[in-house]
Amino acid sequence: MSTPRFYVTTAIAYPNGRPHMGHAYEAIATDVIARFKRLDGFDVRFLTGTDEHGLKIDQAARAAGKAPKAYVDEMVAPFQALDDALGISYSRFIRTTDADHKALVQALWQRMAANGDLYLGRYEGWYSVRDEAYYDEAELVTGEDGAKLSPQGTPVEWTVEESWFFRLSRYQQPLLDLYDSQPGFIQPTSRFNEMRAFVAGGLSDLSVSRTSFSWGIKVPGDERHVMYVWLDALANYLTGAGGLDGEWWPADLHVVGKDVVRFHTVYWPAFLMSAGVALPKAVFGHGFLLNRGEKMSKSLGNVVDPAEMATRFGVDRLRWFLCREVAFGDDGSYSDEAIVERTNADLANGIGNLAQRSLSMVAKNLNGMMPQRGEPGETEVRLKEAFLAGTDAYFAAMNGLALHKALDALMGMVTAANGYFAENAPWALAKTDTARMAEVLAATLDATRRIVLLAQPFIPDSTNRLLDQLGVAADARDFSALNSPVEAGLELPSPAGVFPRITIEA
RNA sequence: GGCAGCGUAGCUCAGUUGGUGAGAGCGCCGGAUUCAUAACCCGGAGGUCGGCAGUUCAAAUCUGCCCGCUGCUACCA
Repeated sequence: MSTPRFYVTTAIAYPNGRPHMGHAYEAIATDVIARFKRLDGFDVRFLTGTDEHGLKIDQAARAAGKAPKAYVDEMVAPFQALDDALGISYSRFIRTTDADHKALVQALWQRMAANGDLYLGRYEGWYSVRDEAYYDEAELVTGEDGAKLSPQGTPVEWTVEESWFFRLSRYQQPLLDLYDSQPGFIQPTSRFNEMRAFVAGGLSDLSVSRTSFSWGIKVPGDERHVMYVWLDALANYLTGAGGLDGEWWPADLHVVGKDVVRFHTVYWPAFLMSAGVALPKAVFGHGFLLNRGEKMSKSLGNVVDPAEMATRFGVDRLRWFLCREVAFGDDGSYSDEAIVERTNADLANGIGNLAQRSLSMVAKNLNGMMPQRGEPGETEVRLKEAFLAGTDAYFAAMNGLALHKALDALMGMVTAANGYFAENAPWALAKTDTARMAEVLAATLDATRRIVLLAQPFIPDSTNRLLDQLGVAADARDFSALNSPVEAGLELPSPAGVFPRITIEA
């Protein structure tokens, strides 16, 4: 039997500025999914990276007095560094300036052209020379003298530019059929409904090339044009899969921000249908993170650097908070206080304390030797039942991408384990019945082991250290080992707290 | 403007097809305890379930209207 595969991606980031919390959030959430799948026995490919072409980069590079490629080389570094700092277990960090990607996009274009879906036309719109950008009528503002101005207040003029078009209109019905036959294609449901309504409302053909700038991938056979950045960008998922007929395609899941759901669930499948390439199985649109309930913006001065946050709180605390406190798919809010409160409650008081209180008793009373479990009594049976239910809930939530619910289930198991411990009071048994004490400690340690195993996707570094302390062998840490307790008699290292409580400096 | 969704304890939220006295976690208060990271365990604290009206023997859960918020979409030109 071959190992099942799972190919998951984040959207690729546009590096015209510093990475922000949104990038960190998407990378972390997707990493959690990737790690979960690996632990669950899948062969996982995890793609993330940067989207480096387009007008904005071109302009920014010019403003910086640099060649576009030199400019993006500089700008991309912090994105990859952030991923590395956050423990993102990507298989490849793809850049749309990579050679194999350029070749793939051109091949994709040719397939779409061969299918008769690309034609030369004219793109008309309000164009600002100063911004080098087209604006929709609705975006324009009216100046004092009644003249039309761009949102930046620059003059615009009605401009006609030659452009290649994609026959998106041809794919309205196929897309509706896709949605109806595969409701899970767009998640969560609210996004599904929005996109279905959008497509049902009619689709116009899409301009997919530009002649007004050159920083992009050339249109095959018509080098005056560069391709529309979204066609270029979306195709990264194919490049990362190994090509048009790549071994990893189709993707099992694209994790993207809610603002780009349309590109991924309308344009992307239409492009693929046109090229005769299989479609991804699902697109999940996550929400945005708000700083104390407010949108992050430079003018509000509330933009935070995720790398700085990770340094200040610890990577695992940040990962835990984002997955636990924010319902995956909804917008979420964060603040220093909320992070401290949440992680102290769950990690320090919860998982960390559970491990520490049981391990320290083993160290002090049993010479650090893993005790033997006894015949299960009533409290052991209750503990086991709670863990079976909790584990089921955890897996159901994870497989449904309800990351926050999975952690809720996990914390329920922590509560059950702490309850079991308090109920049996091994510290009292130490004076009256050391054999029973050893059994209680053994049961608690195994409960802790299960909790920590399941917590691995979320807090990989901390759980590794905890599993070391719990005597769990390196090859007994995936989910197939859930029911394999540590052998009695094993000598455990002396315990050390993994999640010290933290306080906010006033 | 149209479509969709939301508004439940201080905070974040659960609440199947209407029916045990409205829930969980965190925070807070009290108790107990001392193995542990002033942690854990137990108990409590009472929120007009956005507002008004209606349907019903019975509504947080159905209907209408209103207020507030969000998303998608359209338009005013």
